[in-house]
Amino acid sequence: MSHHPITIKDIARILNCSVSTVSRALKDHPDISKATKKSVQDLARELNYRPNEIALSLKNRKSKIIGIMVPKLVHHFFSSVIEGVENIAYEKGYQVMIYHSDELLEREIQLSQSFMSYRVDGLVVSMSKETQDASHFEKLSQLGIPIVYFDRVPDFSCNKVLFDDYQGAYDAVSHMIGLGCKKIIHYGMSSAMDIGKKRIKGYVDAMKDHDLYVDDDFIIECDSYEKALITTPDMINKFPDLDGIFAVNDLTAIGAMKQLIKMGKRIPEDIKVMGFSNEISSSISTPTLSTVDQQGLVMGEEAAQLLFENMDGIKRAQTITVNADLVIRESTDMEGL
Amino acid sequence: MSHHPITIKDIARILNCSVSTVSRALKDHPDISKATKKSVQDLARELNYRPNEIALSLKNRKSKIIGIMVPKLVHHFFSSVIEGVENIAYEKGYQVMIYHSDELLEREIQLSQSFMSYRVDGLVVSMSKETQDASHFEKLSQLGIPIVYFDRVPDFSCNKVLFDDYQGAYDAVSHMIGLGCKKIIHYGMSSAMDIGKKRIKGYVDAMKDHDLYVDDDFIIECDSYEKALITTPDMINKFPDLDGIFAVNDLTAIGAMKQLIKMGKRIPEDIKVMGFSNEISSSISTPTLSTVDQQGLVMGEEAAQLLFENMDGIKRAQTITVNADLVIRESTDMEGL
DNA sequence: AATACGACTGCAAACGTTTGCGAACACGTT
DNA sequence: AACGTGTTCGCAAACGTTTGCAGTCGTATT
Repeated sequence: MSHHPITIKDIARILNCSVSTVSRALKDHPDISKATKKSVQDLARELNYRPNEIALSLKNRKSKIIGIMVPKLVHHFFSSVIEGVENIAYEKGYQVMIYHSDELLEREIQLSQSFMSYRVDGLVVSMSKETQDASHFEKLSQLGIPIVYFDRVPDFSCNKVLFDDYQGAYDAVSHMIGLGCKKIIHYGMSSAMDIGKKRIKGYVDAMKDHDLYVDDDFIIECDSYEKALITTPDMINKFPDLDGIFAVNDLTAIGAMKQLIKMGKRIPEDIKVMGFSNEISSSISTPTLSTVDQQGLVMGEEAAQLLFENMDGIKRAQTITVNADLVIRESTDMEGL
Repeated sequence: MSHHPITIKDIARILNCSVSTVSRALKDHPDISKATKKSVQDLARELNYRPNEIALSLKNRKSKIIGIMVPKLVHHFFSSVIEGVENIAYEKGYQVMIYHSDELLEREIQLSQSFMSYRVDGLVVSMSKETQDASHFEKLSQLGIPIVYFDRVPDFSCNKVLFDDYQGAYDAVSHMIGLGCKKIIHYGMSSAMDIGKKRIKGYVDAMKDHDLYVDDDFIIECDSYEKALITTPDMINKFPDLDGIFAVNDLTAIGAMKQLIKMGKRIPEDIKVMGFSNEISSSISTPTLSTVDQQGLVMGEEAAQLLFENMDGIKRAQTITVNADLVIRESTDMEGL
């Protein structure tokens, strides 16, 4: 219980020299004699000296901390993005300060000020659902703190890392069509959401490009497990020739499958189903679900890379799009039959 | 682009007074005249002044940061614990620095030194699988940094927050027995794992307390979705009178259910199944899975509370046990039939 | 007129570190 | 003897903030 961590001053006092000598000896400065260096370095090791990063931050006016704010931690996608960011940060010797806004604008604002107080060197952000206006983040930006937004991004020009929702949806639907689907409906989000809109467009374009009929009726606002449980029986009745469902996320698709099976439909023989995201659940549902992998880890890594570039002075507003990857499982696998 | 965040010095310069006056004015010190206070506070607001937490940390020798280290972020349990910790920290005006060791001892050691460098005021830790020896954490402890371990804890006396695995298993099995099960087997982890051992004991005791026969054969080392897919058909054949499976985690239980259904067994009529953890997947499986809720959020909150108590000087080695809660769903629900 | 007091403000040190600058010294060279 | 050159080191300032202490007024009390 030497209660306080040891400092450069302690070493100087013990060795009866000045702090500047210790400081220079520790970083192998040529001005210091071999003998002094050795004694300092030995003692530092023995005492398990660690530089006080806080003092360094103050001196250097940079914290070597990057902040990351997500709406929720307990989302597979967000936590994988964080892991991606952290991996890159770890390589570069940066620390990561993680906040979750809990989807609350007010908390988001408060936390962004906390980031300012801690003088983070950069920020990776996905905005809360409530957030329309990113001015609390832009305040940091004006102070020279670079920001990279991902997933839920503001609409002005800035650094963004986005998933290619359009391509993902287009590919998924094309895959289903390639397996013989003629009538695919889409369970989507409210088209107010940007992401929802892109996935709808991917769905519609894929249908049209393959000369399949598509109607506004085919697009149903249904974006949760529970809603899918309710909606699906109606759809079966409404569309007797239905042979495919493309859902905006995995849980919705899984809810749909549950009802399809209950109603005696065979998957994938009668109806093929695809989800979106590749969450854990999609790999253990019955049947296992084909889906679009959202590559959170890659997005996190890309976001961190872009951020570090911006921290090195190159300021620009760049948009990186991460490509979609299909994961084919039982719900569209005609080979396993 | 006033490139640097504004400081107390800037305000002093503009108002042509000393920094100490500004400092005192901002915290409403009685020595300062009303007029001065007003001008300082007004200007601070106008300039959007935020105190530099780094300077404060250095001065106060406390960072107002608590560190949290988990093996993996992309685990529902761990991310909910983190949310719990963060909620409490947020209330108290503390920030949270989150690291994941990626289950690697070496990274864990490096990150623990980084915690030391940042002079975190306290630590919440769940150890990596590789970690046998917590001496790298204890080094911090000796420096006066309080630590609370949770879930994967060391075996010496220290602050711990544990889930009541025994009670959870006991309750789950008792619930199944109450529904009429006579022959329940357990899919468990290697009994090398502490958690696995406790759940096994809960299972065995529940069986014995209800006068049911239980044999070593009934306990199968099977703790993943994939293993359950392979193991389950064998078990059906080996135990024709099998009427219950209690699995050590949800995914294992879901794998088992998949095979049971494929083999024509009805759940819960013929065989009842329970999992452990209450992950998302358990609520969307077919059938939905009864399970033991692991209350990550509560554990995180308890851990943070305990940590803050220790940071307030009360040093002790306390163990908090969080109670298990059953979540009953279709896989054991006899009413819904 | 001398004293005391209250109200207000500034100085300076401290937290741990880095770094420009100058000091001290030992040489060798003219 | 004067000078130059290296080598090795320490002083002090700076990063932004808080705070004990001392200082400067003006006013009221003797």
